[in-house]
Amino acid sequence: MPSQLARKPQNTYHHGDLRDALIKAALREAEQGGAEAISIKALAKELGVSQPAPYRHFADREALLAAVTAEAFRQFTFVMREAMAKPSKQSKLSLLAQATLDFGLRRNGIYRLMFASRTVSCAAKGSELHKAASETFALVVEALEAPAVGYLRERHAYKIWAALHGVVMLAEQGMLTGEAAHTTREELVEDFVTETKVALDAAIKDARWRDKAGA
Amino acid sequence: MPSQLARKPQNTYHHGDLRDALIKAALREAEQGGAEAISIKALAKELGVSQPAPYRHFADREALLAAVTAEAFRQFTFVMREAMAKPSKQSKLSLLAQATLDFGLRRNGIYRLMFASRTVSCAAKGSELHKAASETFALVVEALEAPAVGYLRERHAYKIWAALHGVVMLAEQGMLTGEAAHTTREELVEDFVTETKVALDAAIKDARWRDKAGA
DNA sequence: GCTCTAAGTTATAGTATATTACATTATTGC
DNA sequence: GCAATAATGTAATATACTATAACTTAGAGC
Repeated sequence: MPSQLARKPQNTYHHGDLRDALIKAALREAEQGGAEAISIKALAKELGVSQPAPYRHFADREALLAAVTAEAFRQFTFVMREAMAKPSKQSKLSLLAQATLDFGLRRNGIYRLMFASRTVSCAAKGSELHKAASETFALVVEALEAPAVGYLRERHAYKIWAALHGVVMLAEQGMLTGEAAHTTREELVEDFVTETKVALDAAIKDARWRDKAGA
Repeated sequence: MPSQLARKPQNTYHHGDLRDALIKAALREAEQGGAEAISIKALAKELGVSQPAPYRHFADREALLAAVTAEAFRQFTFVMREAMAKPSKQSKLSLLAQATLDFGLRRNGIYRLMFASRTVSCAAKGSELHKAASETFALVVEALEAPAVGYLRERHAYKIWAALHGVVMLAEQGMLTGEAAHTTREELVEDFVTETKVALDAAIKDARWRDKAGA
């Protein structure tokens, strides 16, 4: 038994790790219904504590949402990292892209929490949430597998990142399903992946050529 | 005086056009805070009617949100059409793209209502909301100013549409502001516009060439 | 003019957030 | 060890929002 379990209290007055349990349970709720599905009262009941108990750990609902969103980013980063690490014929970027699409659709409630709410933009710069979101983006940059030439890498990371979010959005809206689609989500995503790579390679070559010419 | 005003009742018992007033007022509220900012109770108070009065016009909150979102799509379509109609050196697609970015950031609450909530995906196929959303997309296809060759136009409309949404999303999250950005939103958008045009032109030429070769 | 219906009203139930005052356990300094 | 204190829980309560039920009013059609 790990030592952290040994310290778990047997009495029922103190939960032991209510803060963490709240985040986990809230994430489960949000999976389907998004932020709206998270109810402090319902969570308290589920975990067997009184309604005001959660307020010992979070100032208000917004604070809980921020913590849940941060955890969501960490899980998302983990899933992407796993997908990228898997040995495959496909490029890292392609694996990341398909993983993002999959996550965005399968766990859309959580995805919306991360990318379609104002929680992130309201987060302070040094906050836990801000850090978690930044790490996720860093992974996108990494997936490009390109050398750092000026800000070309970051710029193209923004582009593929934006494009992926857009595809998830449209797919979730039902614009890329049924007979009317004419294009699968996966095709769109692969298109963007290929274009991004071509454009970034070209931009880097161009920059180096100009560098030489200038020197 | 237009006749519609002449029929407006002087007494206070009947509002006159509560349904429409609710939608307009709700849209105003949503402008900043999104769907969460829409409260039936608050709207009723603002319009000087009792709390249950709105339920004479909308089955529940979801129904109101659907109507508001449909109206949002119509306004959005109108704004885009205006932007595209303006005589300019820029292409229609560029004008539409910049208008979308502007709308998405300036009226972000409404934008999220349209593209980042589950309201649309839950809408029935023949519904008012579904129709309004479809017309918006039709305008994107139109903005490409390209002949219909297979579904190439639609496919590229999806792509630019997805990309634009992604840029709005990232920008709203604060990823494209401040010193760390290295790339302005407008630059990203113009990149996507240019790439879309080039890719669509190429795809159409390619398709026609293949057509000739096959004939 | 009478009736029927659309669109209001008051009253009320149910659920959620959040605060206050109080209770219990855990920890820490001595 | 033990008292002071911090951390974490509870009960009671105020406030806000959704939604329904039963009743009321105004205007339209016959």
